[in-house]
Amino acid sequence: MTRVRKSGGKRAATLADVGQLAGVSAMAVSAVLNQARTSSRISPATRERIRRAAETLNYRPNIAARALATRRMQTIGVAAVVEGVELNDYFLEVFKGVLAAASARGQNTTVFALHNWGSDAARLPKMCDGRIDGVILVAPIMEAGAMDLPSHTPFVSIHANENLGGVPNIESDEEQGAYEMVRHLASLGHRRIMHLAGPLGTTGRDRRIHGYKRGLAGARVPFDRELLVTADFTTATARDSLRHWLRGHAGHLLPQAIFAANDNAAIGCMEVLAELGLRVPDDVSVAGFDDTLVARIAVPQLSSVRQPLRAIGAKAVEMLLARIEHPASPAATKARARSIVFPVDLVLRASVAMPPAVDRVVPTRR
Amino acid sequence: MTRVRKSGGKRAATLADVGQLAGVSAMAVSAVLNQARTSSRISPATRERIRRAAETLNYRPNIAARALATRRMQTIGVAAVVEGVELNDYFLEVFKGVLAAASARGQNTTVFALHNWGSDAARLPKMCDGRIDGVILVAPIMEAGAMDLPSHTPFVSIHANENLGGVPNIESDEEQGAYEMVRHLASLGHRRIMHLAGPLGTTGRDRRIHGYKRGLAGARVPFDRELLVTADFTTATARDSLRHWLRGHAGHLLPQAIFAANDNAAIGCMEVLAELGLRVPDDVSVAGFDDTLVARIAVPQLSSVRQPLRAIGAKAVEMLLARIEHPASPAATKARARSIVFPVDLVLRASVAMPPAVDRVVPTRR
DNA sequence: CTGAAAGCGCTTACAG
DNA sequence: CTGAAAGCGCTTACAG
Repeated sequence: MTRVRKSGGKRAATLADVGQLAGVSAMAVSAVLNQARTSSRISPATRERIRRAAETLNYRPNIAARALATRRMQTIGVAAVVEGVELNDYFLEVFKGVLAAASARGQNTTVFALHNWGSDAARLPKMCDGRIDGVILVAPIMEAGAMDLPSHTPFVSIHANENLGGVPNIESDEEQGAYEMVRHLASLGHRRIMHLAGPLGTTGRDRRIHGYKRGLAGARVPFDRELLVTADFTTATARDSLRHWLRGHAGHLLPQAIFAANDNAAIGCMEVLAELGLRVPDDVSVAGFDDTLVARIAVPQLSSVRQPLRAIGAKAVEMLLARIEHPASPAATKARARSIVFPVDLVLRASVAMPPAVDRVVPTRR
Repeated sequence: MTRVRKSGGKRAATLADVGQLAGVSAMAVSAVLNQARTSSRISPATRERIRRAAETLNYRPNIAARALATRRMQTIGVAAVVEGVELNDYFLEVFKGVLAAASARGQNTTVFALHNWGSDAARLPKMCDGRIDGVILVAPIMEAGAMDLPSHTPFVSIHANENLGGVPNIESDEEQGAYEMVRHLASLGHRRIMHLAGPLGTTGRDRRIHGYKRGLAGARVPFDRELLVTADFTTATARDSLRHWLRGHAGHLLPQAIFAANDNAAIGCMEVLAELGLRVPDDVSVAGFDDTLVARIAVPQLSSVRQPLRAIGAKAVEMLLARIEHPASPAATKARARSIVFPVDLVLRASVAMPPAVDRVVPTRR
């Protein structure tokens, strides 16, 4: 029943239009254009005629219609907090990995921008309404029980703050990264190594602290409580925290090195040191974490711990597609929800050097 | 004809399911849940019953089905080149503006990542297949005739390199920005102001050069050909171009200030100056363009020309939605395709100061 | 092996 | 004013 399109419509051509022009059914067009198994029964000549008709009419399949029939949108969602000015490069790197992998698999990517995980996570179920086939959670900070993710939508998380039941997580070996950076600093002769730690209640903080302590122990440097300072992952807070610490330690020995929770925090440290006329790395070495763009832009360039963010993003797509294409029972799903841990690398740049020959003292300033 | 769902399916509830539970037709459910005008005829009690049934079944409308019926996906596409490491912050800022505005209007945003405009622009028509209602082109570099954008899909461009027939463009007053920065430098006493210009064949380059020249003229500083150097919008090329220039001008007078095509290029300049032991701004002032994140991270912080990138992204969404919601004839569309120009601001930071009292000479180095 | 028919889940125009 | 029916454009199971 090849219906004729309503008049006046500048609307896109449909399968039926193509079929009409080629003198075959819409089904035959679908089979040929999708290279379905069934297309083999159609003669080469007819196939060519169909192709030409599609070309002539500039036919594009209507994805919404296809999605309704196949229950697949060929689209994955990425949920992330993109507002915080400072998370830019972390997110963008992961996102590029996602985009590249999704595109290679013919999948579209739509972004769900959250303001913060606490309140906006409740919006996630709304997004699982058939416009995406699965969702990647980027650095979610939420409790496993805080919300129930719709069971008909597959999820994968990256750097999740805690284990979300049934959601496989992809992360990197932050503990080892912190360990190696501290060992490196110690190998250069540093003994007073400050760690400007991430915010309380995050695994990112805990693991880096773990690695920091293990690194100190490995180098036979006693752990000094005074040198473990809590900040967070932003430049502003790092600046404040370090300023506050220095004010409270005027006249005391200055740390020889500062290992910050991430690159943004390290930048904050460099700014504070510059204010005091202290030079990096001559007076104090500074190291960061993540090896984001800012590490290369900083002057001097920042030593950091590289996480393979693009590869992590790409891996998330692979795992998500596997779950979309081979849905399993809830039990099996849970069993498969293993985490994947990527290795990290030390990236050494100019911000780290040997400690000064003469011990420095925290300058006194109003 | 309220059909009973196939057994075993853990699939999402449909309108029919909700209707069945509430004892009404699917249509009634649709009317109530969408707050259609027709819902007014349904009694408050029934409405409440429907709402409760939807809640119980955790009903979510299937967007693909709705899209098929309404011909609207409630989704806009953003096409951009995100691969170039250096364009990060420009894109991300625009993108944030798009996300926020789209979200506020209940629209989803999907990203089409292109490798480069030259070859990948051909993929654009494929994307206009019913999964998006319109497309925002971010910084497209292509010729108006190079490809015909599908006429049934509305487009809006941001910082388009040339006028794309029928596509309204949103940009900022780059010429004025360059002018003001040069006037500012001149007001501090700078006379030898180098401009490290963007790549040939881009309007971004031409406009900044225009503003640069107008600024010089306004300050009665004669234009010196030697001080107009072609680079591009990346740190690496800026570095190479400036190095090359300095090598060719050993022993000559050093520029007192360098106004770079953008922030990334300015960073490259600062790196080269640092290599030679020259200090910013004591020996040479440096200014950028865009006021991206790197401007605030640079040491010293970079003076720059701020473009309201978020506002530009948001405006693009507004204009696109207007076109989606009120489609016009091709002729009217073309007439409406006016460009919008946002004003820019000078952002003054530590990288610019008065020129040194004594003229500097380009150091000689192997 | 083939093609007409049913169905995906929604909305809207239209007959009662 | 109301509700049953048609239709959006595609795919797939199924009767010939």
